[in-house]
Amino acid sequence: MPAPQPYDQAAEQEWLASYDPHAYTPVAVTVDVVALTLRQGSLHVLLVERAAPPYQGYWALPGGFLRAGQEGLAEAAARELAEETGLLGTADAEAALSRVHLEQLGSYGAPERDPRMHVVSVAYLAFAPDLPDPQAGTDAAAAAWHPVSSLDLRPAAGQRPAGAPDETHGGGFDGHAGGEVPPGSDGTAPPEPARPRTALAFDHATILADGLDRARAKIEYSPLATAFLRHDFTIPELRAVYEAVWDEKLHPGNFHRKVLSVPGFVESTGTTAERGGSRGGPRARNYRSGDAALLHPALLRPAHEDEIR
Amino acid sequence: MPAPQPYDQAAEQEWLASYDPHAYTPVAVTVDVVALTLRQGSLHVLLVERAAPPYQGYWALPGGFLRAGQEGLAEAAARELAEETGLLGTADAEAALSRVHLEQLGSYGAPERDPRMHVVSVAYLAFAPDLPDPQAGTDAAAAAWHPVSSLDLRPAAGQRPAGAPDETHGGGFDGHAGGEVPPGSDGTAPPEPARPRTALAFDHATILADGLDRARAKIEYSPLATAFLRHDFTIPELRAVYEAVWDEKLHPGNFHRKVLSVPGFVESTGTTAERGGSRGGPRARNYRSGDAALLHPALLRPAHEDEIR
DNA sequence: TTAATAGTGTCTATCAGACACTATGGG
DNA sequence: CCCATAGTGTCTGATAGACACTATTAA
Repeated sequence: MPAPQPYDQAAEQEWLASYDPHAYTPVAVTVDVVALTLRQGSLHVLLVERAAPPYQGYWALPGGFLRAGQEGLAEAAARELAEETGLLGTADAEAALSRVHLEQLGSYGAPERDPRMHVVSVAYLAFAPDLPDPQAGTDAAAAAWHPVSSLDLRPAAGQRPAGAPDETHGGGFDGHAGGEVPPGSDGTAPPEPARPRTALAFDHATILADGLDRARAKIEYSPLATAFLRHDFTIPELRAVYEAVWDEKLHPGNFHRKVLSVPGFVESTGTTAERGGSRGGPRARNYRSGDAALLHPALLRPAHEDEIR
Repeated sequence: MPAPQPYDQAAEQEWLASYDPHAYTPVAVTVDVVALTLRQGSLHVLLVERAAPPYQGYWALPGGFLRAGQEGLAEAAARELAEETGLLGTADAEAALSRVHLEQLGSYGAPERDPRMHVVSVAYLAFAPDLPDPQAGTDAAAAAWHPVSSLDLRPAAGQRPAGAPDETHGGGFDGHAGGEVPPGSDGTAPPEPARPRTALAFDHATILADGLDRARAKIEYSPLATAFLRHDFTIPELRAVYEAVWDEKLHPGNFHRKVLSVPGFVESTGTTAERGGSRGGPRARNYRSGDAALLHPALLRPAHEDEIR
């Protein structure tokens, strides 16, 4: 096959011009991270408080500009995650970061999603074991883990006008928005006293909702639920991950048998947990993540008829 | 909730500067489309021949620059698909385009993926019914549907250097690259006379491979296989779609029963096809796409043990 | 007439989920 | 002691896939 032509500036100018003169209008590229972890048994997301306008004082996903010519998208996401949260420096924190799973979630590029200029944001999704409290980066007023249930996941007003929604169904298998029904209210529970939910900056509520959908689907087919746990874990701890992410109670006995029946999902360490359950019971056996990259058969979520169409 | 602050140029400068001075280095954003269709029973992808360096004379995915401030990502993808292929203008072609399914595939942003500058490409995946032969746009020497099996899906040399691969597993459930085993050779078939496969420009082989993986996974859980067919279709025609995309022979009887057992997948039109099979047989009944957005239960691919891990 | 094909019936192995049961250990 | 919990056994209904069979139509 012929070798690619070397760089030719004149040809580039001609090529660019032949496309569209507007190609020279600047577009900014940022990388945002939906970092999920489990704290006290519930799903939390890492947020930073914006120190400058627009959306000053709002909480937002950690992120920042792609360093042009210097890094790829996944590299930028890993850098932002480490940098914006202060989860860097100590050997302990770096070891924790090395266990974080990072995958691309999708890109968001509606022209009006940032009031200053057209910004295309490439979102990444991270699964992390329980991490220490973060330190705010230089550009953020604060950084903290927020319970997902405390956030308003409806698209912010003014975002995603009709006619220009970005398709981001990639990998998501249910069409529901994830934020339309607040986690914790499943229709049968008594109506909670309406506690105000925190609104997010830009279209980050939409990105977070997409990330949650992805996470819920991902742990069905991949062993990534173990990414929320430390090296050794018990089956009940793994079940707690599924219950937190899906917001569903699972049958302990059936879950146990199903996990062990999937080849390569977990492997026994031969040890047992130090203590039994919080309210008594036998000590559970310890397991570590197996070598399977995909679960077969999958651990499917309980079907809800109203989510099919 | 407080209203967003109005535009404030001074604050923006400060905000940008606080991130990183390199943020001002330009990054270009393009949108590329993996458009798949069925022709003569096999899967084809739309490609354009590059008229200018780099990769002059190579075939590439149709795409182009995002029009900053004017359009969202999905809009740009739809525009490129229409524009670069001449599939616009006639009422017939526009009707065909309106039936095309478009979804975001992923973004590719390794610094060296384009030799001229750092280009972040947002890839879209399109499923289309059999479309007419395309017309090349102004910037392409030619445009044509290529059989997927005639293409070299291995990453091009020099692309994706170790250490900076972009994670694009989103929605893909099998970890295999899709191009490592050429479609049509399943290990049992006799070795074909090695016909040279067409190499693609940039990292488009990787993008195409990811798109094929996504397509193969997507038709398991969604009724999108019908997007490859015209309004009315028969179950054997639908089966041909699955067989082409998965490159697997399926059991006609079991497939028929399974499709009809999934609520909302297809609904009967009451009519029957004009002709029987190409080599005889009864006339099949016609169906149209149902109202389900997700297939439950799913039409899972036949399991191959070697793809699990 | 022949052979390929549409569509249905039936059997079996597997799996998801419900339920029951025991054994263990914290409060 | 009490009771929540870990883990196992067993049953039932749904499903995937193999195979058999008929009815229909192009060549």
